[in-house]
Amino acid sequence: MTEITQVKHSAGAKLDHILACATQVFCEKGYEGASIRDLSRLSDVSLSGLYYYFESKEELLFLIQKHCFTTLIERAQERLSQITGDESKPEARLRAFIHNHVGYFLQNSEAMKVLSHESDTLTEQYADEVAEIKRAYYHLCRGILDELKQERNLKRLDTRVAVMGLFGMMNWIYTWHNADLDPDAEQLAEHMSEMFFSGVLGAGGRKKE
Amino acid sequence: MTEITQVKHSAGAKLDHILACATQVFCEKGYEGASIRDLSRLSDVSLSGLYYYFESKEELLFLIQKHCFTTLIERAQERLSQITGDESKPEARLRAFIHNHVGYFLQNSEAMKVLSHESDTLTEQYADEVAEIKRAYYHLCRGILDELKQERNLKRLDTRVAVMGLFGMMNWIYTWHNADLDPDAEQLAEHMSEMFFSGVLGAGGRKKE
DNA sequence: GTACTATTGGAACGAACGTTCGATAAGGAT
DNA sequence: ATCCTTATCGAACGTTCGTTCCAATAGTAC
Repeated sequence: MTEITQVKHSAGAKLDHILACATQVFCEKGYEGASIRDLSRLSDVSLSGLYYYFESKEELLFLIQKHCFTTLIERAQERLSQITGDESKPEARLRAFIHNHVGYFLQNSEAMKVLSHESDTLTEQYADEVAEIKRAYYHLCRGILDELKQERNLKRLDTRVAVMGLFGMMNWIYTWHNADLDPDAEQLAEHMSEMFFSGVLGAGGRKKE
Repeated sequence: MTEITQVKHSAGAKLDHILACATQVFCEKGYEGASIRDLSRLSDVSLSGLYYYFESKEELLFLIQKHCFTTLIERAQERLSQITGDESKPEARLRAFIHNHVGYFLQNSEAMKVLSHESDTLTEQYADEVAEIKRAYYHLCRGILDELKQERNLKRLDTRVAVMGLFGMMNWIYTWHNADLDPDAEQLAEHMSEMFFSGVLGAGGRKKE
């Protein structure tokens, strides 16, 4: 609830530019490995000039993570709210959730790598605030899966393990996906959805069962 | 093929102690975030004394990763070689592979976190040597899955995506698993095997189909 | 013009970093 | 007793780190 950030002049284009550069630097060298001087070089803003736009290196990471995560969850909610009628069944909603996650992931791969790889870097209030968003996102997914479990009477399904397994599949993408060789976002999301729902043994020839 | 490492006096118990401490420090603070001084404090070896046992911080990470990965792959091969006769079918071998990975992962969680989280940290020859082991491990898994695909005629299965998805599920464990609350290694491996083969929709009441 | 605020950067701060140097023991072999 | 090797550490080196200070600019309002 408490807002940590107090951005000088809302919607500053230069702050956006700095955040974009910081995302790239953190992505390439990791948060600890990246220096403010790297960011200064890439963004063409002097070392001290940068500090006009943020208060510390940690706030920079926080701003990136918060914006990225907030956007991700907003899109997910929007997309889920568009599903109506017969299609509102848990399976369809979960498929939409997966497509949204994978799509956003590949579209913003640098930021999502920073999100995934530096998920334990922030401290204190920064960590708390991001953890809260993350928890909401987790519960959004788990809630749908719980519905699916009830609807299909999946007695042996541990929904916590399943959700974490799904997140693992999706969040691991940044370590191996090659845009030139591997499937695009839509196909990849399709693959992962099939794997998640029916496993590899369900990958025969029939369209649906 | 070329050996990079030249350890002073093979099988030194003190080096093992240092490596164990380094694993803990890298696990807690990340490779870049951890300092040799942290390691000196934890291991009770003076700052300069440490350098009698290794040549650089990077070599330290390399030694940890190499030992950890080599052990993992050796155990996998050993376990797979014990499967004989009717049980040597791809599914049984893949289940053994998963159980080995998850079991080793939870048994050596600190080292495996360092392996997963710092998978892109090493440079030059260090990176090459670890990448080679990693590739062998990947191909070991993918080979089995390719056999399974052929045996079951799984036309639509992209085995690369499936293997990466499986690794994602398993390697993500370190970010969420709580030894006090979550399933133990055996149960977790069972869950993940079921998810991988049959997906969440296969988690009904029947024992097998 | 002057006054004020928003922005910028060169230079420097103290702290921490990875690594090295030189001295000092301890132990066995000659 | 001497010499060599193995093992150990305190002190320091040079560099880089995140951050701050302070003077300087640019733009707007009067």
